[in-house]
Amino acid sequence: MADQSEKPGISGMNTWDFCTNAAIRRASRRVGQLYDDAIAPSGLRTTQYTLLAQIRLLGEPTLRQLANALVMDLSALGHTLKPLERDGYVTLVPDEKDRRARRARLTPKGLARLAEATALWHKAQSRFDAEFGAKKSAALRRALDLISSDEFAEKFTAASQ
Amino acid sequence: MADQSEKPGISGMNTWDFCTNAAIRRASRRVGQLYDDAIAPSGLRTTQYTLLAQIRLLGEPTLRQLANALVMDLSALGHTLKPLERDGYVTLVPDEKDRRARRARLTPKGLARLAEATALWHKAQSRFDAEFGAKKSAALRRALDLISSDEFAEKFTAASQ
DNA sequence: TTGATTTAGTGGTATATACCTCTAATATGG
DNA sequence: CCATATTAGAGGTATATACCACTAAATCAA
Repeated sequence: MADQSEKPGISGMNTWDFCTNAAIRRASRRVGQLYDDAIAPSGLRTTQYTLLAQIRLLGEPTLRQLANALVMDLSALGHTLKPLERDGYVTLVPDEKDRRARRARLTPKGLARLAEATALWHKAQSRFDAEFGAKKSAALRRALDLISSDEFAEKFTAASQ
Repeated sequence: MADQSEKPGISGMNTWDFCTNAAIRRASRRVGQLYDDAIAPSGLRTTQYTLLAQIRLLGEPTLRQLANALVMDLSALGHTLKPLERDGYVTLVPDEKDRRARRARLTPKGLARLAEATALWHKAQSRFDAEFGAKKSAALRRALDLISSDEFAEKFTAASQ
């Protein structure tokens, strides 16, 4: 017996559900797992995939630029890049003008991996849009982008005085 | 000089902006930092605060129930609980019926911390709602909860066959 | 009852991510 | 030009989180 019908989940109001931060983190874990499963065959995780895609989008960004685009702490980015360097997907090249700065460059191997993973990513994104609704999905991304913006953070912080 | 007007952020389409997973993670980092700053005086991080609040909501849940409610891997939960046990906010007590299971119980110290942090959290949440819009904020949480649900994951996974 | 299967948790390992401190290099104000 | 302040990263440490392999306990099936 045993009333193991208790499959909590989000439904039955068993979830601390008033905190936007908590809601985003929960969703982040869930969606991370779904997308990770989808692109696993490429040998990349979604975090790494996102990182490579962002580097390609920016060209050959400095670590600072990359960290800003990803809303990530600079030193966290440095640590996250380590496995990708080790595996030969990314190399860090010194900037011509500013000898402090280093730029992230995709290797041919990295580009190949990225292309491979992109096909898998696309399927995952399509499935997400199909389940959640393509319009709602786009609107959700816009809302999240607003929240992620520097302007939002500035206003939020200013209000705390 | 130097065209350091390049303050990437989310605005200028410098961001890889087509992936819902990536958007959620970016927002998670940003909002995590904003809320963490807000509740830092309590000595807790938002992840820990959420964990304590979730335990209180469920009463004295098994680790499995807690992991389900948080959409978190069971072993990840175990690791995350370690600092909270060490600091005396949570104790793990054996279940009466099922000798495999352990239940998370808040200590008086843990409850006190939680109360302290809740006041700070509330301010952060109010600020968020004020900036983003209370209605939009509630709608966002509902959307994220849907995405986090087991039903959504099942449908997503089923579609991958 | 007993053997096979499922379930709860633990511990190991690896990545993700933050903060703090420190160094080197650039920018800035006299 | 120099002294000061700012900025780019690196490295250390701690938490967050996932997956895997393993043990012990409970469930299920014959």
